Amino acid sequence: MTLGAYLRSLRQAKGMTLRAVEKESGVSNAYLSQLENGKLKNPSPPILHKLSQVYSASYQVLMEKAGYLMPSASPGDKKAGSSGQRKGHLPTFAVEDLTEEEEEELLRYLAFIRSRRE
Amino acid sequence: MTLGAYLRSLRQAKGMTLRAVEKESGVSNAYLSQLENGKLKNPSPPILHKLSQVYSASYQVLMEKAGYLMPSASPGDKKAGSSGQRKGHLPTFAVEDLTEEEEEELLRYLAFIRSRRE
DNA sequence: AAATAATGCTTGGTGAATCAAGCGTTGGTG
DNA sequence: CACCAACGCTTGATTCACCAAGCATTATTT
Repeated sequence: MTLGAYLRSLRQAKGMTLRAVEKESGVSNAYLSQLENGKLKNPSPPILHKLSQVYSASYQVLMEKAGYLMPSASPGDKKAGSSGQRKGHLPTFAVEDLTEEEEEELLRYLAFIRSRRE
Repeated sequence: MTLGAYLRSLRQAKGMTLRAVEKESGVSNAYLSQLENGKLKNPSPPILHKLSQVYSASYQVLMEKAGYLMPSASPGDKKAGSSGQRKGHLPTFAVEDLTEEEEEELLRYLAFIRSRRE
């Protein structure tokens, strides 16, 4: 998944408009649009930081998706098993403002998509 | 210690000249000079990465000195909650073996359930 | 001592990141 | 239907990271 697509998902998950994000982050809606559409690929770390705050997302993950950091072998590092596909991928799911209700729903949905996988 | 001063220390510790670093890193000696003298303060992460390799230094530390990363802060940080009843809920979605594909799908689903909720 | 080379530095140019302003479209409201 | 606001997007303009070329000074050579 590209950085732009990821940013768009985050914004839509928050139900925010480009101009709303502009107002809260200080990043122009013009630039946000170009970013989300992949017309620009290298936002500066300060921009990513502002967006991570507005989206309640992980700055580290945004930095990784922008290609500025390696997929983070952080302190909680565990030896990657031989199991294959699943990547360690941080404490996971970079959205940090989930309600309990939402988390439960997501868990159920995750179970669903995993069960549907053969 | 400023980033420029730090870079100069690293180079001198290696006993290298600006042009030697240019040759090994691909970063122009002109730019290196400006960096070390503090005439420029925001080198891009890719530049810092190249320099960290030539100097056998830590990329993370360079990123910190450039102000792009908090001094080794792991995701246990405090954060000011925005509005609404979303609680910090720190561990957030403690499933640690998500594939990238799964995370994307969950994000899309989260956007969906949040948009359905008015 | 003249010539050559090496070092750190300055300067103009280029391209990309970022923004202010405006466009066309869509949706609501009287 | 007409109007108005809000949406996403495009388009110049500006700013700044980064480089190529050259300058000034200091070794190093012959």
